[in-house]
Amino acid sequence: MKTDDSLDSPIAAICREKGMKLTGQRRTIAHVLSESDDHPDVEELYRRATAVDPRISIATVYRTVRLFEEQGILRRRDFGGGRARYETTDHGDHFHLIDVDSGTVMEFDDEELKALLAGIGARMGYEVATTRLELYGRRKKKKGR
Amino acid sequence: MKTDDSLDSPIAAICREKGMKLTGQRRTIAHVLSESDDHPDVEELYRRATAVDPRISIATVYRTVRLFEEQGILRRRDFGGGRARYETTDHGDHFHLIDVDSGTVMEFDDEELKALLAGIGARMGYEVATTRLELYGRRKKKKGR
DNA sequence: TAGTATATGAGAACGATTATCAGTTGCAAG
DNA sequence: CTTGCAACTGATAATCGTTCTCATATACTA
Ligand SMILES: [Zn+2]
Ligand SMILES: [Zn+2]
Ligand SMILES: [Zn+2]
Ligand SMILES: [Zn+2]
Repeated sequence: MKTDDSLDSPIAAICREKGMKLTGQRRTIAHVLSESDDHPDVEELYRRATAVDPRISIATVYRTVRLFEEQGILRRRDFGGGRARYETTDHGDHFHLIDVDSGTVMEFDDEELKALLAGIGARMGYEVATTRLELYGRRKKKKGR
Repeated sequence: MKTDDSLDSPIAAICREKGMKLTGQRRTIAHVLSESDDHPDVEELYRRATAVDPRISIATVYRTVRLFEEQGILRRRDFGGGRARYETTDHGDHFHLIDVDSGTVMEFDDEELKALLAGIGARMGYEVATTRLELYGRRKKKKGR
């Protein structure tokens, strides 16, 4: 496998730091992930990766996203529809609002919300470890005047 | 199929009102659901139903929960783990807190939380139709004193 | 009680994901 | 630079929850 330096990426650097073997396929998938700012599923990642290098099988994409998730590089999301979606963890902690008509996924964050959720958990005697929160809605019509 | 009146239930009554054919299997599943106050998956419902009447196949349980969901009798939940969980809609609108150690599912509700979520959606230009919210946490140790 | 539309049981089919395994490759040591 | 081997990959089978198929059975109406 030729080594194409143009495929280097922040995620590839993390792989090296962690001592993970950096194969051509892994470098390409890391590159694709590094320049993605959305929430692709495995099929979509497969499409983007094979567009760069067709010598990648879907099995390897599945293996790689699992590996990257275990290594804390990727976060797995489930917005319904039966397929896992992925985003890099460096996007930070946030929630999602999904437009039910278009499927568009938007991100938001809110400190008051986080505090409220932690407080509810605490009141029930729990330390909240993970929150899964998605809002599904439709675009509001402009209010007439 | 013999008609066992002891299996009548509020959900069976709803079926009758809606003009749905009330088969023996459906009556049994409705009975089991009416007296369940947890979040069983299809396997568990199948166990509970066949304990009452073994002449029920898992296919019919799948069909029935789907039908009941379409009819607004059941609400489908997904707490991870890959299998759908069900609860009757008459439990009302609420959220869930899952004990990650035991798997126990607890329910909670909070008006301030609902208002905050609706406000966040509105600020983003959306009318929130559905909210999916689950807290995953571990029991807090009692604070020493 | 008979007729018909609908439901059921058993198992095949499905779709996303994981496992298997023979062949390939990154990488480190010589 | 070669070599050696553990780790990786591609192709495809297996898995798992769920839905579909179809021949048979049943509830409800008249
Ligand atoms: Zn690119
Ligand atoms: Zn996101
Ligand atoms: Zn009972
Ligand atoms: Zn509930």
